[in-house]
Amino acid sequence: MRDALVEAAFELFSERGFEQTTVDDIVSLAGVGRRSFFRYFPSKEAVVFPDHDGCLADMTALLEQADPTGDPVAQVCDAARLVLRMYAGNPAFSVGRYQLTKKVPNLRTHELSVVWRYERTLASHLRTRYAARADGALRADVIAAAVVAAHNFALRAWLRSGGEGDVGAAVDEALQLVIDTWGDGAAEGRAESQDEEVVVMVARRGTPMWRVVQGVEAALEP
Amino acid sequence: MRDALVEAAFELFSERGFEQTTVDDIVSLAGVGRRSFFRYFPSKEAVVFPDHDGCLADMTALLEQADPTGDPVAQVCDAARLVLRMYAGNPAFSVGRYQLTKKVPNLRTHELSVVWRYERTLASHLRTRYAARADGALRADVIAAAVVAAHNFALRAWLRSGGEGDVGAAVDEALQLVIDTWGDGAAEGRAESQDEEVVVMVARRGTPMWRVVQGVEAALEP
DNA sequence: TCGGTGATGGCACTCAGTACCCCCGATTAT
DNA sequence: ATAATCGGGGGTACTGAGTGCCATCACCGA
Repeated sequence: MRDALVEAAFELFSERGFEQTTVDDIVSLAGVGRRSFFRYFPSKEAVVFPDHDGCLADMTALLEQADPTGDPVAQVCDAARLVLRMYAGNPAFSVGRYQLTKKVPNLRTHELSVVWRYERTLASHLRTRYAARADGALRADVIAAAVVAAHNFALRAWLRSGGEGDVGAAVDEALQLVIDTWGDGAAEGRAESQDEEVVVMVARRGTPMWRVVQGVEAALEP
Repeated sequence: MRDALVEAAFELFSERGFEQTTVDDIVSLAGVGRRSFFRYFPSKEAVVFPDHDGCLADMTALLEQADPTGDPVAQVCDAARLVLRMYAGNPAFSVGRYQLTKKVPNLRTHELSVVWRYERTLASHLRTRYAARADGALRADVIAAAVVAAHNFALRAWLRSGGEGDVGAAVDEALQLVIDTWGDGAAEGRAESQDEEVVVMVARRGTPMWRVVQGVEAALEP
């Protein structure tokens, strides 16, 4: 029934546009009563994002059972990849929805509120994990925003391309920037353990990159 | 006339709530015709954010005349402080609006779209400034999101407190985290001696790993 | 067969937002 | 001075989203 409504809605939306389609049009095409539409979707916009409620629940569950000793940034990145998998699972549907949200302001706004819920979920997880830090809440909000931005950057590029190429790899690459910057692996905020302010790394030209990184890492985070 | 509508709206909103107030109530209290309300505000929600259009224009102007050689991260932080000044200029109004948006989902969503426009403006500026970088667009989006998140973190704390304390200092402190992480000043790491057999990489303790790697790469593989 | 329950359809209503037309006052051309 | 024009505001009627209420129907246990 939900599926029938979604299918009918997208058929009409792609044919004559979102605003030119009334709820009555949708329900008459789906063969159900108008009242039932609003039983399944709180608004006309919500029918465009039918699977995000479940995905948000999945994300919450994933973060709740996350390892309390692992890198929290990596964990929220994994949570973000959950959303990506949902998009990548239905490329045609995702691309069609992107075309729609791109030009209908109302849908763009609604998408923002959907994304906002994801972001708050990520931030909430980070806040508990960073509770010990003085600036924990701020870091949590900033990192959550960065993760969402990186995820959406790669996702949107893929959607713009019509669903071609490897989204997973693109998102991994984008998220890597955030992990490198904020994750446990990044050298930051550990100056108090040593009294030296400067680290000098000496390498012969031609040294393999991994060996250089190894040396720098060892020096920066003892 | 705009002001009269805004004043009447807030009087009714704070008295009986947003959803319990109709546009007819507002216009009859303001003593103007219903049609005129929609001449000044595109929707009932928009009357709650009457000054953001002008602020967005100010932000755009500020970024357009920004020094093309300055630190772009510092520039977008300055742009964000523009928004802060608007909030801090009317503490009572801002706090009242915060109380409203906190509990009315419709207003929260509308606020998201307002914030989104700011974020896209910042990102747009960063994109042009980072055009030379391979990951420029990604960095622009991530940094813009981080700036907005940091700004909103401090702003919301101040609004929650009822407008007590120094917002300016709180926002500066929050934005400093972003500047330290992404700004030019964070690029204290530099690699030298291109002609020698040996590369010396100097990094301040706390420098993000990716930035160190970037410097080393530039020196090792010219 | 009967009573209860949950899902659905139908009807009527409120209210946001819009299209269209009117009014009125000010400015300007004749 | 009078008429024409024009722009800001008012009024009316309409569409369509979203809601409350009740009738209906299928299903199910007793």
